[in-house]
Amino acid sequence: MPRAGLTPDVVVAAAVALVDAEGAGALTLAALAKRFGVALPSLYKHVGGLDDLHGRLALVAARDLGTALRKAATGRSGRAAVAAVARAYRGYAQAHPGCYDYLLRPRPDDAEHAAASQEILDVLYAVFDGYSIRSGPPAVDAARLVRSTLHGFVALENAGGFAMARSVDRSFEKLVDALDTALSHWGGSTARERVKTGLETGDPTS
Amino acid sequence: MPRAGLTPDVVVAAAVALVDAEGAGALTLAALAKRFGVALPSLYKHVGGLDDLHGRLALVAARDLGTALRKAATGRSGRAAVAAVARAYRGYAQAHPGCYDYLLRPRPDDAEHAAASQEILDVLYAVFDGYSIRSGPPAVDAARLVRSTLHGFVALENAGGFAMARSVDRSFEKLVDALDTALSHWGGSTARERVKTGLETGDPTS
DNA sequence: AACGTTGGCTAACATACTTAGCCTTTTCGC
DNA sequence: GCGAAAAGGCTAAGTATGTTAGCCAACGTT
Repeated sequence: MPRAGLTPDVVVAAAVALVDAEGAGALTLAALAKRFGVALPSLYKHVGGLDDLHGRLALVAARDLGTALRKAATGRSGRAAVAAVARAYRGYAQAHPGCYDYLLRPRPDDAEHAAASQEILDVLYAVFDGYSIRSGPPAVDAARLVRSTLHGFVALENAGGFAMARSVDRSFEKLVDALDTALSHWGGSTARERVKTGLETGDPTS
Repeated sequence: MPRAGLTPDVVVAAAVALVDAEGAGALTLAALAKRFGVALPSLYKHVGGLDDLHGRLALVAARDLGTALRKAATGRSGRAAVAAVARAYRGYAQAHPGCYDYLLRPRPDDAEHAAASQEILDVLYAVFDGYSIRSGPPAVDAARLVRSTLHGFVALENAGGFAMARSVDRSFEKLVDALDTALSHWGGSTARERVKTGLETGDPTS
């Protein structure tokens, strides 16, 4: 019985390739074992099981996404930074749809995943600096907005949720515009004092 | 062997209760059968199998969410409408976290699910009317933004993605503000003429 | 009351994850 | 080199789940 040269990293890499090619639901230990030409239980010498593998994928996704965002934001600020980060985010989700699906399903109490998530947050905070949104609750709110918007878009896109006959790329560019607009108005009392009749959207004297 | 009084609707209702109580991953035919005190294969007299059941949950989620959004938008416009719809969206996702998870996983070519999704879109379009965003590409872009933002927020919230010590409710209110701001600026040349650093695409010929 | 439909059931099978335990290969200390 | 230990393959067996096939009782209709 010759050795197959498996390591945890090799197994995880194959899992990444599998989920990106066939979707997160296609990840089974049986399929992985077949790809390596080994018996299914042999995989347990390298990963702790299916849950462990899921957690490793979540970690890979968080790290790779963080790296991509960091690169995109390097040397840019303001709208250019937001646009670059947003496109990098979507680009990662498009290039690794299966992997991305595991991003939000880390192992419980996974410190490494938490660190990778923090890295993503740090990039966003750095970008907000260009909008004069410094740390504190406003920055947390802004980060939650940006993450929500980007995650929602790519989740809907990957799920086939954009069926209308309209360029998804253009819609995404509009979304980037909207994020820039929102962040530009972050500090100011944007829409708060315009609440009166419920009909009046007001005229935003930008 | 006395009859258990099962119907497709009863089975689906139990599935809804199960996933909302224990998460989408807890839905198994075995668990459902146990709840009814019947043997597992008996369920096949009422639903086509697990995939069929998933599709039915997706339909329930789309319909219930659409109804909730429609109610929320009734008699409101502008920011008040956006705020009400957003809170209703989040409220549904919080009240039915398991069911919500199936929203984006309809059966292939499910016309009923498509109709329910259209109902949701129609509510958004009606809201956009208050921002003078009429039908056409701008409305599609706006709908995609709002859906993305709301879906992303509740997905992150339900996944436990908001770990920072900051009120999630307040962040959500800020998100509503941001949506209102973005929609208020929708027609205007918001960030379009700021193309100069050479990093933007600067090609919004929508 | 008979009959057909409906809705239960058991049996059997397929797939997948996991654990236990064996055995060969490789590695490493001496 | 050599031998022990560790590592990495294997089979076997058990558990959980979904699915299909086919049987039989309960129910409704005539």
